[in-house]
Amino acid sequence: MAQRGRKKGSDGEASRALLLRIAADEFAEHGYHDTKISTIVRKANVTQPTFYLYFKSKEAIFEELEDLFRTKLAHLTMGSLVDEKFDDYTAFRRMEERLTKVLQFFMDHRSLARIGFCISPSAAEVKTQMAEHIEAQLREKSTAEHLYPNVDVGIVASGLVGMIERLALTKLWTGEKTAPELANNIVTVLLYGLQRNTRVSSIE
Amino acid sequence: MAQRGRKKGSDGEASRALLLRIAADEFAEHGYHDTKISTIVRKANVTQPTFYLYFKSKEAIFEELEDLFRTKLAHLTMGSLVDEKFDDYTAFRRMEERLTKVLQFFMDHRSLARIGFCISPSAAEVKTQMAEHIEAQLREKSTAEHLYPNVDVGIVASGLVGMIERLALTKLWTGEKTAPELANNIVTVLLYGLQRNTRVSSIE
Amino acid sequence: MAQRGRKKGSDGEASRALLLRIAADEFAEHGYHDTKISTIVRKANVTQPTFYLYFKSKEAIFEELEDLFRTKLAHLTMGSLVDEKFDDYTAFRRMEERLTKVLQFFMDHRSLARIGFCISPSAAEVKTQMAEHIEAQLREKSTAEHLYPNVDVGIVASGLVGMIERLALTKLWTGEKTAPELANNIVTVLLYGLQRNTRVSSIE
Amino acid sequence: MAQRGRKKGSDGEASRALLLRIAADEFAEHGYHDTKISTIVRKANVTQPTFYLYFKSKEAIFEELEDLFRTKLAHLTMGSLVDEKFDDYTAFRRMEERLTKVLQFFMDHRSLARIGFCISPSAAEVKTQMAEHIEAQLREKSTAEHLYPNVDVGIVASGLVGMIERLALTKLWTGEKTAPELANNIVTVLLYGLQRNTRVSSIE
DNA sequence: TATGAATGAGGCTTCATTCAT
DNA sequence: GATGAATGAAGCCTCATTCAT
Repeated sequence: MAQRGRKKGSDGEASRALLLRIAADEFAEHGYHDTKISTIVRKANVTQPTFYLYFKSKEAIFEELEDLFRTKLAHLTMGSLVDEKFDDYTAFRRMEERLTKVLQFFMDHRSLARIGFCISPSAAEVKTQMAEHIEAQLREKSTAEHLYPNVDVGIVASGLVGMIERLALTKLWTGEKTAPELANNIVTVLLYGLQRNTRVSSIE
Repeated sequence: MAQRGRKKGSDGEASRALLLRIAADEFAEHGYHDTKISTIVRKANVTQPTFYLYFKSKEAIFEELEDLFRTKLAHLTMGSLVDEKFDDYTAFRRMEERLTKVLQFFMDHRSLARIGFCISPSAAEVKTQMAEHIEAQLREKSTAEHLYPNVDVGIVASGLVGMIERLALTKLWTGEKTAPELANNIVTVLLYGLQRNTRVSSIE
Repeated sequence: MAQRGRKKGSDGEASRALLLRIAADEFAEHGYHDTKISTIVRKANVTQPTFYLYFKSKEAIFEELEDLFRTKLAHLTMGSLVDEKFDDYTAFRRMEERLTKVLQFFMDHRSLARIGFCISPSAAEVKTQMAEHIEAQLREKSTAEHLYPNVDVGIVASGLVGMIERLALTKLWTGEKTAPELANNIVTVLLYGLQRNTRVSSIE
Repeated sequence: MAQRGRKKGSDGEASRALLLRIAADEFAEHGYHDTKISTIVRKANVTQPTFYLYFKSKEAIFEELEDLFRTKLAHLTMGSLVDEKFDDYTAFRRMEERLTKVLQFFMDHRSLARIGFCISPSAAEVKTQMAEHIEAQLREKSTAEHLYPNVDVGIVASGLVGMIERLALTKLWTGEKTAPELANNIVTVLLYGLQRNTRVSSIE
């Protein structure tokens, strides 16, 4: 209401949103350099000056998309943290849930995710933070005491982020697998490893 | 003398090699678009036409670097296959060895690896092939019968490739970890999972 | 108002036309290779990117000029064919008329004609077609039965095209002769030859 | 003897001649601008500096070829003038002979002729001179008094040059007609015109 | 006589961006 | 809010030509 209640209706807000959406798709598909402003505006049926009415520059709109991704992702994480009531769940189940959420979010915001998680230079930082997040969780006392000691948690965390990215790219966005399937597989491997019969009764 | 019996030589071969090396570093650091021929030649202390004496175009030199990476990587893999005598080794140990080799190769040819494995559009294909390779190995009868049945081998293989990429980026090329360390950690997790006490005596 | 009902107009159409006209003159005078885009735009008082606003490339504008020439020439020929009512005229008189028209057209569109008839690689084809056209006319029954049998009509037709080109170059475009004068002379020679007393009264 | 009697025999003279011949063919086929020194030397199996050992520049070798053409053509014409004993021949028969010689010369020195008569900027001058030559002959008293007075001799001469060029291009160099055939046809038309039986009472 | 290696000069083209309306 | 027209800046590439051997 407050947000959208603009004066009339020649509707600059709509143009802006349209440009943003198209730009997201273009950046996601072609990368930063191979995305041309001229293409974006053509697909949006507006002219180039109109673009600059809403965005300061090509870089600016790209950054806006990065920020959008980061913001949404942050909300997601925060949301997760609130759910922290499930204490009866093991840490790994919680992780599976979070992973599902993240992957579902990637699925629901494909272009944004490709930009903010794969394409953008700032993706490096995002992924680093995500790895740190995961690492921190794995180090949490309640979790850590159950961990096999011979693995470097930092390596696992970072590797997990790599798995997420690659699986999004090759299994999720191709439609081959769903977010829950992927999350479950990832967590299962992380928990038990691949080797059959190695575990006895298991916790679970 | 040893090389090619040239008389003396202001040595074009050297210029070419120099350009190739500098280009590799530039592409690796800045990506394709932000790498300028003008920068490459300036760093090589030659003029632009000299560049075109040895390479047909910017795209051509990039492709040459891609190919170089692919060729070296292929040699590596082939070399590995020869070692296949170690039958007493479990498949996972062999995998650890291979992983070590690959990561060590990434370490020894950092720029090339960044180009061929991360930056280039063809990297997608390289990674897909690598994943297929891994998947095939995991499916090999001798290996497969030991596998925990609840995981999708395709997902694991693809995820593993993602881990490799990310760990190269964040741990290997930063100097934080060595190739054997990473390989060992990866394989260990894959084998046993993270959870302590889940395994009893274990195989090896 | 008359043109296209534009509001006002710094008028891109005009810029385009200007560039096209200047390009025609430049190509006509200096040929394809010695015509530089930089010269064209300087003479048109615009910058180089403006050129590319209206034409895809140097080659493209050249081809546009070629096409323009061919189109106009085709119209001319078609127009002539419509006039075919003059049955009382001898075929040679009709040919004189057509020749006059063609030469007048060359005169009115000097640069275009130089490009499309002399400079362009496609000029070869244009001239071949024109020769075939002429040859066909000479072979038309009504005409052919009056022809002196010892000459190869193909040679005459091709030679006639050569005469047209050369006379345009040396007599028409220099202002030395007019289109009708040239046409009349050409046809007269073709009809009667140079030798006096070979014909008696003749029409003329 | 004097000409070719160079000191030894690593045979620079041969290289020079080879380059000249290849250059002639290249220029003839592709024109001045689309002929690259690099192509010439490659076809001659020498290096670029070798080229500059024998020719000052691209322009210089082109001019040398122009000159070669002009010189040979001049010899031809001079030779013709010597034959001027045939007084019993009509002027037209003498013209046919000369034409044959010129066309035969064009045939024997195809590349040279294409360069000197069609491609080179100086071809304009050559053709002008040839036209003046022809015009002068046509104006010679003995000839002129037989001429039909209604035609402009300048036009005829210039047109004839155009015929020669075009017929060389389309009939001679294609192998469709021989030099004598062409010469005979040209002169016949020029003499009698195309119209059958015109010399008698005239037809129409 | 001949060459491997290198370059000065200059052309074409593209893009993000802005001005004036 | 929107546009038609235009541009500054910069990159890629090619060619004839020369240096040092």
